Amino acid sequence: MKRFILPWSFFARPTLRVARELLGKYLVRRLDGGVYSGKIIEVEAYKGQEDLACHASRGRTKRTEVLYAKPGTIYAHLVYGMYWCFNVVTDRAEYPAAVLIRAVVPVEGVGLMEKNRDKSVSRRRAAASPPVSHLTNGPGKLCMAFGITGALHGKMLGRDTLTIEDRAEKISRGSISALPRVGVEYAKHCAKYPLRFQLARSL
DNA sequence: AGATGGATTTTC
DNA sequence: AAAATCCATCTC
Repeated sequence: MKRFILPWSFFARPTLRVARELLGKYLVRRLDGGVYSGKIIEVEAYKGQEDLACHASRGRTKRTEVLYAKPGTIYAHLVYGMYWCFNVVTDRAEYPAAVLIRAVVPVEGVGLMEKNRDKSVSRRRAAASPPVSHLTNGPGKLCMAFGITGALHGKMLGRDTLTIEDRAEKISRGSISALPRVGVEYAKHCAKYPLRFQLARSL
């Protein structure tokens, strides 16, 4: 199969375009000698200080500094005190924008993902492992499964840690749905923008 | 439906 | 210093 790692320049383009084109690409994680991969099926775009749902809407702070970094930089943040969310910085340096990876379909390393999920905070008292279809179908879940934490925050995507690959799968325009983003009701009018993109019939 | 749990940000 | 908020997930 033909595959190549997305170059830095892929992310150095308008955020909405990057978001849409990330659908159908493969998130590839290398950790402790293991390889994990998954097909990206849902993303959200966060764009600029005027986007009230973007962390940078409150200005440039210690936490949001990374959003102003070079495209292709990893922005990892904690939500609800428990879960990591993985974003890739887009557009150009000094302009705060990123794409949040919300869901992938597990491909390689499923056994490792299950192990990582069982170790995670919220599963300490769990009775059973979730089915494969629920392993990485949320932003916090995929970070648990892929072992993505704040340790990657601020680093560039890289071959030996975390990359996104193009495996030459054709995604037709008609298979992409645009929906409002999740959990951003506080963002007033911005909450209605259809900045969440997902591959139809893949959830 | 209710509990979780910590960093960031805002308010006093 | 304290309170409010938050791009979610889990069990029941």
